[in-house]
Amino acid sequence: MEVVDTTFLDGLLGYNARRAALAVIEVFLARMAVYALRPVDFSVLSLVVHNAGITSRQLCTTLGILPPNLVPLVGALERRGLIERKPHPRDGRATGLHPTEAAQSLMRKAERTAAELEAEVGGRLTASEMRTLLRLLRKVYQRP
Amino acid sequence: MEVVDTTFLDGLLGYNARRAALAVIEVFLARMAVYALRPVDFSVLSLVVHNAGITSRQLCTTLGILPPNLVPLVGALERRGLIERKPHPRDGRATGLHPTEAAQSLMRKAERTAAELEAEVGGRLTASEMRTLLRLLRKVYQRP
DNA sequence: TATTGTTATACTCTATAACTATA
DNA sequence: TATAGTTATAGAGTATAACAATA
Repeated sequence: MEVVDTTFLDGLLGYNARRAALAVIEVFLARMAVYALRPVDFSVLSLVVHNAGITSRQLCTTLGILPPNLVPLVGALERRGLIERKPHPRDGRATGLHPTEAAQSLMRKAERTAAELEAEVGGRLTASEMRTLLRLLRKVYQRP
Repeated sequence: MEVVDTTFLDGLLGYNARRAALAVIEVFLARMAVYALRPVDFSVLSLVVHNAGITSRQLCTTLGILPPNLVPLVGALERRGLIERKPHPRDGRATGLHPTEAAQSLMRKAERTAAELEAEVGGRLTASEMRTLLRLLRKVYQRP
């Protein structure tokens, strides 16, 4: 096939960040299939495990998910026996989300797999380059 | 609101790349609204302008779009008088996509705006950091 | 009056199967 | 037989409006 000139797009941060994200997510989907966890499930469950009692509102704010879209997501994780809802100790409107033992066991394995696949995808980057990349990406999306 | 521990997610390339891409795309959508160009329209039109006669197949391969999803996209740009279809000189199955004068005029402005908003979004990065970031992102998604 | 969680719903994006015309 | 382009359609992801319960 003839060569396509992508010079202009190659200089755009949005274009490259999206392509890189999709490349990583593609590998993520394949490697996490054994746990039946999509990226969004993994993110939610990781936050619940590391922040027992976190509320739906906190999950939405942290992950950029709209509240109506989180409802079926948490519902599915609850039906899988990975999340338990308990009344919030200080706010009667809110519900605290807690990881079950099964969730903690699952996420120990899933987080190890995530670390492995990251190393695999970033295999052509040195450890120093990876640290730099993560730092610069955060600088882009973390509004001061 | 109480602080949420995001330590684990913060170390993941996929998570950070996606957040950064979404942050840039958000600004892109706002600034490109005057041209009525979404990111995908911009990408397609940019490639057509810089590769007159490019085929749908080449666009799909380059941008990671599935052929059935490109059809209405190119159709809309054609109806807006930005793309013209001409028979491919050497392959009767294919169609060459060509930019109209209107498209070239529009993209001169749109590409200038894109460069501006990139500088705006990456405002907290030095020019050197931006070059490094783009290089490392390409290294992630360009399979050798 | 504002916020948490929820329902219903619409819209966009992405994916799959199958067809035609040409190579 | 394989490829370029297309149609129809299904599924996933994302968005807004409106409501009940509580602050």
